[in-house]
Amino acid sequence: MPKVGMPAIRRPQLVEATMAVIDDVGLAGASVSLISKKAGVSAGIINHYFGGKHGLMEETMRSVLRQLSSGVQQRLRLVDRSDPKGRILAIVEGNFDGNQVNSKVTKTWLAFWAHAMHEPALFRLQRVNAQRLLSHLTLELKMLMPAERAAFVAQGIAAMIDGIWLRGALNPDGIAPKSAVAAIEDYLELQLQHASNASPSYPDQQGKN
Amino acid sequence: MPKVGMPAIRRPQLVEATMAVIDDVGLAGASVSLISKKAGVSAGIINHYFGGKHGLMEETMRSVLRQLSSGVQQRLRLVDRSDPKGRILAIVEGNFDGNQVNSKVTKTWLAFWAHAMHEPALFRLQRVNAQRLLSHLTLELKMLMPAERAAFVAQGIAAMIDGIWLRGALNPDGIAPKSAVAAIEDYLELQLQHASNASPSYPDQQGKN
Amino acid sequence: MPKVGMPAIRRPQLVEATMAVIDDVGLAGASVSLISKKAGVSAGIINHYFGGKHGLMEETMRSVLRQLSSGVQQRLRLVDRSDPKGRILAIVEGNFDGNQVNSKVTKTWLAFWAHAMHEPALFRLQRVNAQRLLSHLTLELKMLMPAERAAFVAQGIAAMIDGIWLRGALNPDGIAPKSAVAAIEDYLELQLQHASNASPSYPDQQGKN
Amino acid sequence: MPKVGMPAIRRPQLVEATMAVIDDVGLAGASVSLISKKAGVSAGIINHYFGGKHGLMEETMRSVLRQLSSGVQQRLRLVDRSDPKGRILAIVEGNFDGNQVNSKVTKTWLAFWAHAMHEPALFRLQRVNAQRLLSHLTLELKMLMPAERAAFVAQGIAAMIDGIWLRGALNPDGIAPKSAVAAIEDYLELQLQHASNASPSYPDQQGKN
DNA sequence: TATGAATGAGTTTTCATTCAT
DNA sequence: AATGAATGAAAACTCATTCAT
Repeated sequence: MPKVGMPAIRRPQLVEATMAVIDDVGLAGASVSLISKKAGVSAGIINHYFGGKHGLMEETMRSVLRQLSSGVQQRLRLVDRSDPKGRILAIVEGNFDGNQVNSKVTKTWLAFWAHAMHEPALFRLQRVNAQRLLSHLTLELKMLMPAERAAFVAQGIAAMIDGIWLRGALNPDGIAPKSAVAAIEDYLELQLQHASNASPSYPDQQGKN
Repeated sequence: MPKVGMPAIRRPQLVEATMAVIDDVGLAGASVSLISKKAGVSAGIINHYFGGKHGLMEETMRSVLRQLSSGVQQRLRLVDRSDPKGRILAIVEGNFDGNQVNSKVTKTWLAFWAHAMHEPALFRLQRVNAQRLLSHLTLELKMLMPAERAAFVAQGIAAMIDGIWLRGALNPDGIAPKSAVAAIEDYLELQLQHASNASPSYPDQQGKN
Repeated sequence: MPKVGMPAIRRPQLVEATMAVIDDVGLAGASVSLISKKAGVSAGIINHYFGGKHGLMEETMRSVLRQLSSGVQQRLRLVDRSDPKGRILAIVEGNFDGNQVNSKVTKTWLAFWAHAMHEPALFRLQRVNAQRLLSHLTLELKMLMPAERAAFVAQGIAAMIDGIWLRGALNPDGIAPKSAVAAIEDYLELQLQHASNASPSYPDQQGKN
Repeated sequence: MPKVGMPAIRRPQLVEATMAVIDDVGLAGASVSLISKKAGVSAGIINHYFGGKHGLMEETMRSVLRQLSSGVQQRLRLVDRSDPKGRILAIVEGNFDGNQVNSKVTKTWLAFWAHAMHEPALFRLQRVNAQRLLSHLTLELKMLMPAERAAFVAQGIAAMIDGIWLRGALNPDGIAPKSAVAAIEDYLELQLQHASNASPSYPDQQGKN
C-alpha cells in the first residue's frame, strides 16, 4: 500500500536538494545522483516524480522564479494602490528581499537564466518573468509620467535590478539589499524630479512622499 | 619541417568554433566533438593546442572579454582626456559595440558568466573585468562629482550596462545599441544635473557639452 | 527493492575476470571493456562497484596476495609451534601451493609486482607482503640458529622462493611445486647442518625430524 | 644531404631515454611523446629509427640484457678456466655489478620481465637469457659435483640471483651487492662442502681455494 | 634527417534512465 | 513507493602513427 501524500513531500524535497547542489557544484555538475544523495533518496525516484531530470529542473526553475515574485507580491499588498512611487519601491525591495540575495539563490538564478537560452520551455518561463517585472513597473510609472517615458524608465529600473543581481553573483557575500535599493531609489527620484520639471501635469509624486 | 604557423591559425579557429557551438546548443551541449566538427578538424587537436577542453574554454572566455574591452579601448582613444562625460559615454558605447550585441556574443557571454561561478580561474577573470569597468567609470566620474557620489553612480551605470546585456540575452534580436546607450546617457545626464545643483564646485560638465 | 547481495557476487566475479584477462593479454592489455566482457557485464558496472579501474586493480592485487598467504596460513595451522623446521617447510610449501603455481596466477603476480613499482598504494601492499614472508621465516629460524644467522638465512629462503616464482613465469607449464620445495628444503637442510656444527647449542632440529 | 652516422647517435640516445622514462613513470606510462621529450627530439623520429614504439622497446630490452651479461663476461675473462668456483662467483658478482643494482635498472629489468610474458619476441629474449645463466652455472658446477646435482644447484643459484633482484626492486636504495653476493657464496660453499662429503671424487674445490 | 601538425582508434569515466524486486 | 543494480550512449582524453614540409 503506497504511502499517501508522498508527492507533496518528495517534490519540494527534491527541488530543495537541486538548488543546494546547483549552489555547491553548478548546474553542469548537478547530476541526478548528486541531487538524490543530497535529498537522501535513491536516484530512480526522480524519474518517478518528475519523469526525468528535465522535469525536475523545470520545476526547480519555476520554484526559484515563484519565490522571487512572491517576495514582490507580498510587499505590494502592503502598499496602497494610489501610491505609485511606494509600489515601485515595493517591487524593487521585493527583488532584493533578504532571502533572495544570498549567494545560493543568486547563483541558481543566474545558472537558470543562462541555461534557459537553449531550453524553449525554460526560455518562455524566463521571458514571461522578465516581462512581468517590466509591465509592473510601467503600470505604476505611467501614473507619474507620460507613457513613453514610463516605458523608458521601467526599462532602466529593470536593467538596474537585474544588473545588480548579475554583478552580485560575483560577490562571495552576495548582494547588499540596502545599497541595491538605494541605487535604484536614487535613479527613480531623479527621474521623478525630471518628470515634474518637464511636465507639471504629473505632480502626484511630490504629494505622496 | 611541419607546416609552420599553424597555432596562429588553429587557435582562433577553434575559439571561433567554440563560440558558434555555444550559441547553437549552449555551454552544456558544447562537446569537444561538436566543436571540432564545426571547426572541421579532429577532436584530438584540441588537446594538442589547448591541453584539453578546459584550456579551450578559458581561452574562449578570455577572447570574449578581450573583444569586449577592445571595443571600449578603441572608443576611449578617440576622446580627449579632459572630457570625462565624453569618456564615460565612450565606455558605455564600447560596451554596446555593433559586433558585441548580436545574440551569439550575448549568449556566450552569459553562459560564461554563469559557468564562471564554479570555476575559480574563470571566476577571477570575470571579476577582474567587472572591477575594471567599475574603476574606469569611477575614475571619470570623480572629475564631475565628489568621490563618494562618483563610486555610487559608477555602480549604477555598471549595473545598467550588465542588466541590459542580461535582459538582451532573452531577446532573439539581441540588444538595440542605440536605446541601450540612450538609457544610460539619460541616467548619466540626470546624475550630472543633480551633482551641479548640489555642489557648484563641479561645473565642468556644463562647459564640456 | 533491488536485487540484494549483488556486491558479494559481482566483486569476486569481476576480480576473477580481471585475473583471467591479465593472464590472457597482460596488464597493459587489460582494459575495462575486456574485463567487463569477460565477466559478462557492462563496462559501467566497474565504476559502480570499484569506483574506477584503479579500485578494481587494487582489489585484484589484494586478492592475489590474500590467496597466497592463505595457503601459507592454512599449512602453518597444521604444524606444531615447537617444530620450527616443519613450520618453515609449511611456509615454503604454502608458497608453492597447487593453485598458486599455475601460469595464470604466476603471471598476474608478476605483472602486479612490476606495476606496483609506480603505484604507491600497490607498492606498500607488495612491500608489506615481502616483509611478512621474511619475518615469518626469521621467527622460526631464530629457534634453530643465532639471530643474525637466522636473518641471513631467511633472506636466502625468501629470495629463492621469489626467484623460483619469477623464473617460473617464463615456463609455460608453470612451476613444479615438488622440485621448488625440494630446492629450498635442501638449502635449509644444509644451513641447519652448518648451524649445528658451528654451535651445538641449537640441536633441536635433529630431534624434531 | 643527410647527416651521416646519425643512427649510431640517435638509437642509443633513444634507448637511454626510454630507460630513464620507464624508471620515472613505469612501462605503462612510457609514451612515445614522453620518451622523445626526454631525448630532446620529436616524436616522429622513433618511427624513423625503430619502425615504431615496439621496435624501440625491443631494442631497449636487448640493451638491458646486454648490459647485464657484459658485466658477467667481463669478470669471467679475469678468472682462470680451471677455477670453477672462482668462475661461478664471477658470474654471481657480474649479476650484481655496481651499475646494475641501482633502482633504475632494477625497475626497468622487472618491468620488461613482466611485459615479456605477453610479447613473444621479448619472451624468447628473456628465456634465452634465463637459460644462459643456468647453463653457465651448470657448466662450472659440473666440475665440482655430479651432473644431476650440478643442475640442481645451478637452479638454486639462479633462483637466488633473480630473487634478490626481484626483492631488491621493492627497496628504494636498490640492492646491496656485497650482501647479495655473500648470500649466494654462502649457499655455494655449503653445497661444495656437502658435495665433497658425499662423493670424495670431486675434491678440486678445496685445493682451488 | 627531422619536425610537429593531424588523425583516428581506443581508453576510462560519467550519467540519465530503466527495471526487477 | 522506493531501491540500487545495471545498462548503453556519450563524454573527455591518450596515444602511436602518418605525413607534408
